[in-house]
Amino acid sequence: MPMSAKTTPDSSRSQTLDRGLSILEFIASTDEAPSIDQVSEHLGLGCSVTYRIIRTLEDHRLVVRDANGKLGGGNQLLALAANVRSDLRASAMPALSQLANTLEMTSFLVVPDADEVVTIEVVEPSRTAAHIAYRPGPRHPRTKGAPGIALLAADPKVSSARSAVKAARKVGWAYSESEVIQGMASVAAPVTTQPGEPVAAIAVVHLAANFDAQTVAPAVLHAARSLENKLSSSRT
Amino acid sequence: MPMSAKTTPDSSRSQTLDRGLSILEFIASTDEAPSIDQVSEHLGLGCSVTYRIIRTLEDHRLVVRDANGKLGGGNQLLALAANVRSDLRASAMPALSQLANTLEMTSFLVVPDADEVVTIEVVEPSRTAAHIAYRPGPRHPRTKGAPGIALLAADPKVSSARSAVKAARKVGWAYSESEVIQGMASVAAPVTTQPGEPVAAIAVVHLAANFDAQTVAPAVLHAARSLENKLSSSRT
DNA sequence: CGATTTTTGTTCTATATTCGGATAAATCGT
DNA sequence: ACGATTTATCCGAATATAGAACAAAAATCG
Repeated sequence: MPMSAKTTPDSSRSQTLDRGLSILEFIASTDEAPSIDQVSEHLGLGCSVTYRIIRTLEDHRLVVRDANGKLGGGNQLLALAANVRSDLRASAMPALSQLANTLEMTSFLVVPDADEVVTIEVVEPSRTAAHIAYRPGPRHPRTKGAPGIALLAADPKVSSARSAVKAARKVGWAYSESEVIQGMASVAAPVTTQPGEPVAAIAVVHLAANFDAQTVAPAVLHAARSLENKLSSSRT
Repeated sequence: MPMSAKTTPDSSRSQTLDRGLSILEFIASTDEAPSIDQVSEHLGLGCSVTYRIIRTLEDHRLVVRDANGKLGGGNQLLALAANVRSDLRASAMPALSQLANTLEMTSFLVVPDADEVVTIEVVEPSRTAAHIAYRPGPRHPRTKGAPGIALLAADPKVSSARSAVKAARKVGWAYSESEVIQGMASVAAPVTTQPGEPVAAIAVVHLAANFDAQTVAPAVLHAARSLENKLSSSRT
């Protein structure tokens, strides 16, 4: 019988848990609240399995069902996320706040994760009418966006031929435009406590139209230095 | 030693997923990064099970292991939490920011969840030297803390005899002191779009010592009204 | 420095848990 | 009211899992 490549029977991983987490990720990442049927279809699972998994997720308050039976992420997800990198995030808050309010731009903290970069903290300026809705969570390839470039440039193990990386090595900060979000420009600076091992990058984003990288770079660099100092002084 | 009920043989729930989520919650909520052995001991599971589950959690980047093999919450947890109640949280941001900076106190948004209340958004004042580190996620019984009281008071289905609830019904806001955190006082106001069905509460916290509830209450009420207006106008 | 204990990780098989299709109930649209 | 669509449950077969025994690595100690 034609056996299509279904699930990988890897006994070192848990099939049920893997499916459960995939369902959770699907539900949490979908803007339109999906129905149970849509979930089982999307993951290619029998509806029996899907029901059992979703009931379990509901028990843990990781998934909730609205009045129409549609599924969405549950409040418990916030509790799970609360302590993630909380030390680093808390340390970065003052620098990010000051940066955001000085430049009147959204500022954020990015860390390397596997071969990607992840935004783990965002601060929007207090008194700006319009700003981009942005939250911690998003991932990008390291080669996309100023924060990724900044992290690449600060890592001597990487020998990127990309001109943006070389440029960032020279000046200490990175610039990108329309790489992650169309029409947006970004400047980022790496945060390194031990030479050659960047732990994070601090960045700002703004509409590319009225954005002068040369002007904002010093402030971003200052914020990065400020965080570095705090991190080294809190070392035991 | 397992003294209480062991596993619940409920075929409508998934045992493996339940255990996996319990492990995830344990790891994410523990400040001291636990070892795999500590996890299996805490949950009373065989180490084989624990290993398989943790490997699967690692695959999904929900758990990471540091240099010493100790476990912590992974960055993907932030992605899962990013969209939780994002509409409501985004709508509340301006009111919370203004409130925080006007009163120079940490302000936060709380929603009912089952028989508890959960904090889903926090804004700290921009330029205050010291503030309480506070993040979305924590739960409390509805009867504890000003936000819970405010939500109880706004719900006509509840007929609480508690004096604090009666008082809150009269004035439209609730006060509590040292109920959730010793030495801290809080004022909260309910946010209701349809009469009798509070969707959230807006609150501020501050050291109980120099905190005058009568003074801050108007600002909190104003923020709650502001959010109500925004919510009703964005109704389709 | 080598022996011993502790911690970390893997292999194996009986069996309980899970899977998936068939079935029933509920809801909706016309 | 009736059929169509969606939501939810049941049950036997089979498979993924649990748990203990086993192996490796690392830390501890004499």
